[in-house]
Amino acid sequence: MPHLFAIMRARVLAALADDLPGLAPELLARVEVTPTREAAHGDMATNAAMVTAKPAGRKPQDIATALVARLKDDPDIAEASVAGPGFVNLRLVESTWRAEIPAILTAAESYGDGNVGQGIRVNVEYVSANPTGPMHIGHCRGAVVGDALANLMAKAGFDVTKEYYINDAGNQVLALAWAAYWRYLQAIGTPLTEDEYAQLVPGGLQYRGDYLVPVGEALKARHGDSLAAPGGHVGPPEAWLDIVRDTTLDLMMASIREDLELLGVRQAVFSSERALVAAGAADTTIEQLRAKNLIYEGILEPPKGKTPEDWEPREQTLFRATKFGDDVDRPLRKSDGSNTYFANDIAYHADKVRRGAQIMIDIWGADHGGYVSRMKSAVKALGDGTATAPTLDIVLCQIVHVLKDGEPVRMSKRAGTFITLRDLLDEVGRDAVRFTMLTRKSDAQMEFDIAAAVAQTRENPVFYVQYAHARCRSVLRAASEMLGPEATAPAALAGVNLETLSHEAELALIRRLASWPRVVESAAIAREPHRIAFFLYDLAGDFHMLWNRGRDDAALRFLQPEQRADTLARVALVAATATVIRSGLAVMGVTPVEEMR
RNA sequence: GGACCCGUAGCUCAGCUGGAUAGAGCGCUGCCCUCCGAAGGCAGAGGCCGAUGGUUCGAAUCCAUUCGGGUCCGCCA
Repeated sequence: MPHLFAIMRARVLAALADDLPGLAPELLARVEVTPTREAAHGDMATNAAMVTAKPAGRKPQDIATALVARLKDDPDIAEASVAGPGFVNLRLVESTWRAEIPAILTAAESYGDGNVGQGIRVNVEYVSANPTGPMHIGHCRGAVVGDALANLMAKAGFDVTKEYYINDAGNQVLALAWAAYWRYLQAIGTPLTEDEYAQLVPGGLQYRGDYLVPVGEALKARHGDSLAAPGGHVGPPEAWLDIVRDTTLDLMMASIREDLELLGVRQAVFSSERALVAAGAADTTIEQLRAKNLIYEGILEPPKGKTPEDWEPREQTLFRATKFGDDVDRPLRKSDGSNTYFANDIAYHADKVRRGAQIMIDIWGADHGGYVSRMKSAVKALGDGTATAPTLDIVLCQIVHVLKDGEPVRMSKRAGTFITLRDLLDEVGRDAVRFTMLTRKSDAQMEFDIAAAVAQTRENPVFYVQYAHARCRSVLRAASEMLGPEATAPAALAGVNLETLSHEAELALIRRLASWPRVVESAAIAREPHRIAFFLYDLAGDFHMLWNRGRDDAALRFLQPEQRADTLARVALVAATATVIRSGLAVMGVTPVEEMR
């Protein structure tokens, strides 16, 4: 069902068509009906007259006046007027606003579900941390933003798949296997020192973290000392490398999945890069692009201003990314003929398309910013150039600086001071982590102050929103005792007379509740889940204000023992508020609380 | 040298894809609990939206130039 703003927009368009038939659809698409910023301007405003004035060859005020004349007869519109340069301001009759309350109570948390998505298949890929260690704070923002965005898109009517791409191919996985083998040798009691072992490792020993100790133990438990040469020495890699690598990857991914679970993130699909490589997907994709004449052998210019020391011209297999808006053509095969990571990545996106994705959304860290245009051009190249071709959106999450006791927490794997996701969750809790990560738009850098995230004050939006919900629930519990559970069940409340809800603070709250579906819609289209957090904060503010009025004047409290009808109407409003808060928190993946402790 | 992101109140940030007099929290000033809904609320001060040009009915928002801060820059992943 279309929401109130969409309904009114349709009526504005109908009124407009009466006056000015045959306007171009592109023009009509620019007509919007939005909430007004100033209460003095009414409830909603439309720019219809201003965007159509020039093509229609008439003054905006004239068109607006004609619109007003037609809209005045609408039973839902109490007042329509021309304002400023040609706005049409609308004030709806109060009962139309109030009618949203039963709509909310009937729909429950599905209130706000929309259909702008039209069932389009969207693949949201996020986290995709390399399986070389536990998740750390650097992964956290992308995980939360991706998960909330996926929920948001689903709520807006898209058919969403949540996905994780496992980077389990390439050299870093071999380095991981060697590091795990080191822990294995320790587990079986090798006489080798760390330095002696490091000498034997191609590329040196990386990944020295403790988290591989259990992996070494697991390898010992499964294989005894059979993976090592006699005496606890390094055996020939052919004899152990595959086994150690596979076991280590499994255990690392299991650990990452536990971290994700703790964060409340559940992805439906885990795609393996190694599986794609084994299937020859990159080669297939390169041939596909070659058939479109987008592949050639060539030599790239060195980057200007910062030529690497060891730079020398080399012939590589290049993709004509510049044809699709990238700055330079990009290598798909190295000079030695092997495929680049980029080639695998194109193959991976082609695979998502093959599995049905119409819109792909990748959530990346800011350090991959330089990668955006080449990936987008690759996806364009894979498509047929039509409007229905699969698209790729990339949401970049800027860096998060973690503050503890006012001091920045330095992240350094080498120094062993990096905070794991688990540490953060232990300290702050899942709900506060998720909410706080969504209180900035993702392309702005953010400071995450651990103390602020757990503070129980208004400056902490997590607390403020949770507190509003807890207060709602507290009222509802008391109402249930006072009036009986039957009378205060949502279905019963949906049928009560709401005409006594006429105070400005009550109507303001109702208007806020009614704007929720529109927020879902616009945030989904903009791919900006942080808007949900800000909406909830504003909503909580409206509710706290109303609550506070009851504190100043007992006659304005929600529960009035002597006035059953008034009380039921107010309880219905409170129940609707709690419902919308839950609906919003569900998108964010945050648990609503029943009471503050 | 180039690409991308950010620049809005003293501080931390919103600003719904070009709309009306630019908003919130913190901090600051002044109010609101002998008891009942104060981990909260009300009111006030505080702005050249980094700068300069441009586009048009209209710009914090779009374009160009420029100044600060950040990320990144053949074959690593």
